[in-house]
Amino acid sequence: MPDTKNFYEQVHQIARLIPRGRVTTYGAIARALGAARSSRMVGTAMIHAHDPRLAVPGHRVVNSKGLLTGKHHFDTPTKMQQLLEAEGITVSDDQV
DNA sequence: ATTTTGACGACGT
DNA sequence: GACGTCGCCAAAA
Repeated sequence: MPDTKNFYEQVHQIARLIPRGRVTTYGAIARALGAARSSRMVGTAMIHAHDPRLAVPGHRVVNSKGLLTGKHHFDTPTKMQQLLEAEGITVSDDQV
């Protein structure tokens, strides 16, 4: 029986599997968990991703439009874009 | 325990 | 394609 706590672990797990130089969407992760209707929860769970043990590359996770919606949750709003560009991802106007 | 909010997505207009 | 609205479910207040 999947506890709500497991939900984070699942989200963090999937997010961690994102290969370098590639970005994914919240909806994609939500579907991978079988919770296609809780796309928002994926993002909310990412806020919990601050845990260094999880080492979740949240900067590789964007919304369906490819917009860096969660950049404000980072240490600095520009950190996310910088990290993405550092991986070879071209970001313009907060869009990949 | 209840209400509000929110790293979103899908649909309608 | 831009804009508005609803739904979904968990976390924070």
